[in-house]
Amino acid sequence: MSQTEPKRHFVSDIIEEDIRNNKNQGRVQTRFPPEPNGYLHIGHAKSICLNFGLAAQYRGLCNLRFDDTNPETEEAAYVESIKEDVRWLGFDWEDREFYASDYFEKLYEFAVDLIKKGKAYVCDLSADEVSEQRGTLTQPGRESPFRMRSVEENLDLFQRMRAGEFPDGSRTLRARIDMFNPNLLMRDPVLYRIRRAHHYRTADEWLIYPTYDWAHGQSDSIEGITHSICTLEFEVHRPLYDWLLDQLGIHHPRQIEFARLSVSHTVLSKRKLLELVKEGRVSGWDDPRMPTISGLRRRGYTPAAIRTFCDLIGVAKVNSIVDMALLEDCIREDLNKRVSRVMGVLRPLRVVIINYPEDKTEELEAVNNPEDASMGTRNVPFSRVLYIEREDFMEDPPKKFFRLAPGREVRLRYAYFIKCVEVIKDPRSGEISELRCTYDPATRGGDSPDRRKVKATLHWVSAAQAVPAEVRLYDTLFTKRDAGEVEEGSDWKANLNPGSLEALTECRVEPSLIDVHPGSPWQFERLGYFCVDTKDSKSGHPVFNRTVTLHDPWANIRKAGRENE
RNA sequence: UGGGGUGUAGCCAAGCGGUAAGGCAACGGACUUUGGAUCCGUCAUCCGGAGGUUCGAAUCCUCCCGCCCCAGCCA
Repeated sequence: MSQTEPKRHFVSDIIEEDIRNNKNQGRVQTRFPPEPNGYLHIGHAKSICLNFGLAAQYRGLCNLRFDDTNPETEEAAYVESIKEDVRWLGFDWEDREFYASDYFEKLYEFAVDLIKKGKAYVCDLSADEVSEQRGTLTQPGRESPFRMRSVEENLDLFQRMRAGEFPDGSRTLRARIDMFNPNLLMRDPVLYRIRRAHHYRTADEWLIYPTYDWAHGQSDSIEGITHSICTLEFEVHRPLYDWLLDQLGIHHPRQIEFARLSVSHTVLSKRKLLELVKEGRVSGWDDPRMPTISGLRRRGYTPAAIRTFCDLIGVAKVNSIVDMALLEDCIREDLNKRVSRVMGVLRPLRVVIINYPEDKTEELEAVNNPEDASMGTRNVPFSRVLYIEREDFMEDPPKKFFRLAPGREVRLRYAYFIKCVEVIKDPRSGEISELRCTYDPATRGGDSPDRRKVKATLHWVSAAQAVPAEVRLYDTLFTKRDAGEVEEGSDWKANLNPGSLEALTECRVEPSLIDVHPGSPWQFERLGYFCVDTKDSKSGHPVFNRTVTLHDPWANIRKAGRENE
């Protein structure tokens, strides 16, 4: 859990004001109301942290309620994934697991009450007709010819809608509000539709289903929610929810709207994420590139890092795009303190230490975590033939390249100083195939007794003992900061990053990693944080997902083209 | 265009009439057996714009401009 004080923002201000005025006897109850039609993503995490966080902060309660009023898109499997993700994030709804579908009977009774009060009517218009008669932004709507039906007729028709006497889509129950209202949502909105669809929970019990606008506010009311926190797009619905609650004369939660989260270089829309999954653009909802909770988990993100992120981004009413860099900073900070360092070479370059005995192998002591001495040390084998990172050698280095080059001396982490004396190339391709180096036996462990300095320390593995591994490197899913910003006429997927996944299969990691636990986090020195893949990793052949890189000034220098300054 | 919101640094975001918090990013520097971590420093004379009220305005008033949401029997 984040150690910082709960952040203050306009929502907490409102709640505190209500407590001060003894509204709801000072009680605070919120809810997280997902629709089980997809997996949760980082945007939902913001809402979860907000709702559960506020409840905890004001000694209240937070319910988990599934808003399952649309049988056509919802599935039990999604319910399970949502529960798993909320739990994993560290929140507990105890016995308050609710479903709007459990309220269908009650909602039906409310509708009957509304009809009896003359505030709702059965309308025989088709969907197209309703749409056409609603008017436009600037023109008022027209009243339905069925608007003035008697209470008795409405009651009879509504009961028969439920009984299945009418075909799908032939009739609706509508609120009788005001077809001239400048707010389109107040122009006699549909409350019930006839839909012969199988619901994952109520099965075929119902033929009519409440719309979200009808179900949501009343569900909150039934649960005694005091503060109904939702995203900005529902602000224009608030007058409708208020109207409905007032007509019914039931408990009236206070709705507060905040800006939904957007993160740079990705999309946070269940519809779009579903499309990526269905089209095979990613391997699934839990693809490590996905901004879903399950994707982030598989990528190596921790609940604590996600919670910290949600705390840092704040809560406001302006739509904004938070930089992915903030999320990355949160996971780095969390992992830095508690993850073991190891060495792994992603793109191996063979190095032969020509003055090191052919048959010798020694064990060198390496620190597991310089941030935490209690994590101890381990031994890594060293021998005549090693692998270093291809990127750590340049034949003709620019001014700011500190690593290995011909004639130059560097340190191998926890091992020896080595100096490059010869570059061997493949005669055919011209590619560097091997480096010949000498080592200084006096620098064992990496110290130089004569205090001479080297400008770089490289990670390495001993060729004979190294474990082959696969490492998956990820880049952002989209190339543009605002992933949704596409040219007129082109698909929203136009900005998909074709290079978002790079699988390296020739990697070599130190022998201590031969049998790592799926899901376990590691820092590969100088490279980043990696997480053992939970699906594809096997004992003897580990698969690592790069969670995030380490801060890399050299990469910045290259990106800015300043390597010779 | 009618209605509802909202504009503070490259990105988030405090601020609620008394003279612009904090984080991320970036850039310097110290330290360093990770170009990591850590530390120290720089980064808005100015708050979408123009007027006005006031001793005093990002905060109040007026007008203007930009952006977001609403015309599903989706949520």
